[in-house]
Amino acid sequence: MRYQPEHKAEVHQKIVKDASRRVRAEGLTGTAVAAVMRDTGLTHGGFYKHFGSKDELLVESLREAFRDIADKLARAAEQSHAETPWKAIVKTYLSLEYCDHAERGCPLTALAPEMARVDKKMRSQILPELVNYKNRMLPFMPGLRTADRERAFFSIFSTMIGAMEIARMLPESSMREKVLASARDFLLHSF
Amino acid sequence: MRYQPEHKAEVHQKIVKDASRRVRAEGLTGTAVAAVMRDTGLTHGGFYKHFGSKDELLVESLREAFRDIADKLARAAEQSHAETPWKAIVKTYLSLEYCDHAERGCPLTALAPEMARVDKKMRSQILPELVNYKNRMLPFMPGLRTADRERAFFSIFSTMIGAMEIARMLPESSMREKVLASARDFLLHSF
DNA sequence: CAGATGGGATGATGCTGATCATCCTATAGA
DNA sequence: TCTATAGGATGATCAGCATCATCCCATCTG
Repeated sequence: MRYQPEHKAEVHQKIVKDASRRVRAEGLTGTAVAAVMRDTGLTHGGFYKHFGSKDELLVESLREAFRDIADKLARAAEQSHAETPWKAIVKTYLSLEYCDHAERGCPLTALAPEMARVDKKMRSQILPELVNYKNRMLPFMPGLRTADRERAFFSIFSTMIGAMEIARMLPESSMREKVLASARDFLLHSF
Repeated sequence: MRYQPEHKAEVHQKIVKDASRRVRAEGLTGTAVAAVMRDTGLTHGGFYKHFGSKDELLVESLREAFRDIADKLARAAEQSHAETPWKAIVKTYLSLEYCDHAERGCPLTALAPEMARVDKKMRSQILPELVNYKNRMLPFMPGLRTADRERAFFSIFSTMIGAMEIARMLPESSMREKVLASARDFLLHSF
């Protein structure tokens, strides 16, 4: 074969990475195959050499998005020397930076309602990624027993997701920051 | 004219009501003009006798959705004899009933990320509806001063929105109920 | 250097959906 | 009963998009 054997895998991964950004920025429905391929510097035609269907790409791009944000949050938690890990996660998650750059943020804040609407098959492929995300965050959550930490995960992430989504609807940076700060204060004083 | 003068206004309102349901169930992008008209028992062609554009319908349907849920929550709060109004709102909002029927629920849980992505013009038309929703809920929120109640509104609704969205991604009713119950407990013990 | 191979490009195809011009028809009012 | 009128239906147009058949060409192998 003409290319290095890993070449195709690399291109595949680049498409997935680009799609994971575009999907968070434009939505599952708002993401066109041709646009993703253009992001990658290719044309739409070659797409089906890499993926069996658009849905296949969407699932892979969501997996990548979950991994991406979990990596970032885990890093923030691990680098939090002075404070509790979960507080570092809250501060990182609820930053203006992520508010203004949905494409780098959590796929839940960007896509949860859309993910709830995809067909059964796709939902069943997405669910494990959500579970995996939760399990990666669990060790950083407050609480002594696993069940406590699991409840903390759901409470903390529910609040962060909702606050981020409300903030993103607001036109002015100062209003967005007010909502984010309010959720930060609420969470940091609740556990 | 052949019809009662209020006939057109009635049909217009029926289209808006049907659209407000469909939009919450299928998303802004997922809602086709022809589908809404079919819901109303009409065909797609007459649509532009009632609305200048699809976006115009979307804005009106969102307004209707906000009014719809605000009415329901206000009623729940007012009928809460034994308990604090805001607790009645939390219990109503975070019910399996609303989880399984997005089309009757809060447009924020169903559409917040999509609303954050619509163009500036539409966003500026949606914002007042969000503000109005907040203001209608404010008197029921815990806290003495307005600023406290406003912070409570953002904290409580953020948590409810996020929890509902996570719950809606889950395939089994028992899992959904667990997430909803977790958020309910968290909120009811936090204020 | 020649030939084979597969990644990528070009260019259909067909569907869905928004928008709109035009036609149809029921009925208020004479 | 007759006519004007406007709400609603039909059908066309046009654009966006997923999917795929086919072609091209870079380069690895011999």
